[in-house]
Amino acid sequence: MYKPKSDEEKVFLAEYDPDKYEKPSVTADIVVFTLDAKNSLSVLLIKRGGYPYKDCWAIPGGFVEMVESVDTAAARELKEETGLENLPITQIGTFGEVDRDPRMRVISVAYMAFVPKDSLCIKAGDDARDAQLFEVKNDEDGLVLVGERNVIKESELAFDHAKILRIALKRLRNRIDYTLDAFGFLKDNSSFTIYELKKIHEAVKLETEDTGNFRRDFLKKYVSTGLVENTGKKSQGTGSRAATLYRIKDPESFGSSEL
Amino acid sequence: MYKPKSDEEKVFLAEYDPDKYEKPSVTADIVVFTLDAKNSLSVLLIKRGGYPYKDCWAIPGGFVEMVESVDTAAARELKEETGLENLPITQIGTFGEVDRDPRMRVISVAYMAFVPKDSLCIKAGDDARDAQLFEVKNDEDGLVLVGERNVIKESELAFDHAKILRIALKRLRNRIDYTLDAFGFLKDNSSFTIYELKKIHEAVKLETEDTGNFRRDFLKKYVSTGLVENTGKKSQGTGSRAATLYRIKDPESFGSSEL
DNA sequence: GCAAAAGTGTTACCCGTACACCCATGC
DNA sequence: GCATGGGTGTACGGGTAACACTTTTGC
Repeated sequence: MYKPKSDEEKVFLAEYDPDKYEKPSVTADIVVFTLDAKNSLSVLLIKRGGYPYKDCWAIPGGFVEMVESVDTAAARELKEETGLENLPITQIGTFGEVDRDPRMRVISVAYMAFVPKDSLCIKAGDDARDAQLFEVKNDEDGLVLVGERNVIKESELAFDHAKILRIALKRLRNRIDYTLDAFGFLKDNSSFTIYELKKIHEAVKLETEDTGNFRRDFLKKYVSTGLVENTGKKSQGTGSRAATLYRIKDPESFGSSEL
Repeated sequence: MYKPKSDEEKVFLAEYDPDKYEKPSVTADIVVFTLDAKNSLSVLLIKRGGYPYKDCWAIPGGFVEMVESVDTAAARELKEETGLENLPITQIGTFGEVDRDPRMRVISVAYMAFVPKDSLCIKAGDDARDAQLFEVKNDEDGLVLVGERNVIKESELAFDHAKILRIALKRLRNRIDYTLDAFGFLKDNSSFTIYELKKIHEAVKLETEDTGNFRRDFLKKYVSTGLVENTGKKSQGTGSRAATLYRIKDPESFGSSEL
């Protein structure tokens, strides 16, 4: 907490006029990634109900309020859209072009979050909610977003959200190797198999990993460092050999920390 | 440019009231790195002339105006402080805690820039300008900034600028290996030696590089890829063997691009 | 000659990759 | 049995790190 150092300064602060200059609006937008039923990387989009870009799909977000930090605003938006709280969120950049929004000057701070598989109960065609998961694909000239019954190109997204989404994807693909982001996609981080984590890596990077190498990597990077531990239990009923179940040792300290 | 799709939308936009909600102020702050005479990594700080944090050292910055993008505001601040234009700038994060600034709600978007050695003509003790270079050092509990005749700890910086500076440093140290950031420190990117570039890497990473290995790296990463080319000339008057001079092939396209 | 930097060569080791192979489980 | 995934072994190759050594220039 800041303490003024003189009476003069107290007077200055008391009489300061915050409205001397015109100000922009600021939003916090959050790119929510998850894995869909087919283990493909998906993103949550909402259909805009009002102008501008009415009926366009957009990244969820909203205005930052005066009583909350920007990070808090992003977390609040995440909760409003998904019902999920206390997930680590990662800032990916701020977008501040003058004409981003036709209503007025809006600067957006973008974040991303990773949501456990199947934790979003958004049904296909559940149009009442106007929120939907889209599988993220690539074609020659950009992203393609594949919903249950609709396919859209990145250029159809509202505002500059195509740009935001592209940057989020790039960041995720970079970060997956040296952060704990991948664990955010796990259904249950206190009981998971190496195979599940491998599927997450494959979905994000869009390439298959070698089973043996991934296993050794996992043991070295996470288990031998004490971040993850063997539960002593085995999976069952999977239609194949029982696998060792692992858990994250200290879920509390599991922010968006780096290795 | 956005085009309304209906008359109804035109009316909506025309009648939209941007001042429905209270808004924060937004600043663009820029961390300016350079190498000092001793080839140590240094940062430009300015001494605050007014309240709050009067007489404290701070990262240069200023309010984003309504007619400029946030990136443009950062570039403008860079020019105002250093006189330098058209340098690549890199966004490093947005800082949006509620109480960052005792005057009012201020959200700061932080950038960093790299400035050629000796291009800043800030003399030590030139107090009229209130701007000074500080060598960046580390001690047990954080950054130490060493000026020509004063030494300050990170905790003495204004606002949350210690945090911003720490993040900038971290980013720079990561980025130096896979971006072209290092070239920004060169006095003349159309005539430089491998040794000069090596000194830059050493200043940033605070560790010495092996001559032979650095050389081979340089040739492989930059020369054989066509980013940098041999000028055919040799350095002279250095007190040691003449070195090959290299130049960046296409300085125009030399943004903060990644390799 | 000496110091400082330029430039070349060589070697040892680590690590990523690829691939082969056996094990366990459920259908 | 067969498909699927779990788990182990191993061998090759490339790249990095470490270091030795020669060359050139200015003082």
